[in-house]
Amino acid sequence: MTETPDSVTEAPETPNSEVDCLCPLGGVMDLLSRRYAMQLVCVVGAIGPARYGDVEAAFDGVSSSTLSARLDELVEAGILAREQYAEIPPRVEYELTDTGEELRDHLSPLIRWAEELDEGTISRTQE
Amino acid sequence: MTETPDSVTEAPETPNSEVDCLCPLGGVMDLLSRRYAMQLVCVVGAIGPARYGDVEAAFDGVSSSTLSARLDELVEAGILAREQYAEIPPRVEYELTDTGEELRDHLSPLIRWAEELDEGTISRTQE
DNA sequence: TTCAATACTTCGGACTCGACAGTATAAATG
DNA sequence: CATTTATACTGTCGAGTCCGAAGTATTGAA
Repeated sequence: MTETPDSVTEAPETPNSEVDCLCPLGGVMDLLSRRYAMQLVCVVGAIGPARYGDVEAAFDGVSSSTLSARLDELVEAGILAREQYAEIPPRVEYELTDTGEELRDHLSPLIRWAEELDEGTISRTQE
Repeated sequence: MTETPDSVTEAPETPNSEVDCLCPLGGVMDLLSRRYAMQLVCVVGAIGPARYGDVEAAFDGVSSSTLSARLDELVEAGILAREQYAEIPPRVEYELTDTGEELRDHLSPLIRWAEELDEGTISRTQE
């Protein structure tokens, strides 16, 4: 299985009965566990309707192939909406769906916390 | 660069000045973007002091090499604490550090939201 | 005619992951 | 005494994923 989220229909069926509130293995969490996925939701949410080039520039260092793949997956999952305009040169805009907005609301506190933690961590080679 | 979080010292230096609250690319978010990382924080938090075997059983399908790597990274990042007892057979217990607890607090709403979303998504093969 | 602009693909190689077998130790079992 | 059992991993190899760079398509501008 190549994990392309064509259909998000992988019920984990409670892998173990000892723990109840562990995270689902298939589905949205798997999507979000891929590189730049969470950041992408943040960026698109922050920019508003964001063009592909804007997103690429915001990241500064992501390969276009990976970015493209991530974008597709997020659209497929119903988190991002893609609107393409019939112009030359082409124009495509991404923005959060309602579901995407919800996700961003849940993601924001995590992001802010991570930023603060990273700032405080100067060098941690020694324990 | 192989991204091993030996030292979390990759300052992104504000990749783009147009967006301010986008997510950091290096650091904790990168660690959490790896497979099972977020789930691992949840599981260890739920079980309490968790032995390696408990964690492995809770996931039901993770390879031991990957699980081991993730565990090491999380320990290295100061999110998990590892305690090893000099017994035979060996016993090792993992639990969340204070930082790890904070992370779990920020992760929980996301997880719950994801679970609900996955439940509602029956089949989405058609757009 | 060539260049510019945009939103991606395609490609080869590097990196990461999964499955499975193996390691070390000592107590319990036969 | 030899074998099994239990735990927490590590090693290996093939498959899957990600990266950087170059290429594609289109049409107006120079």
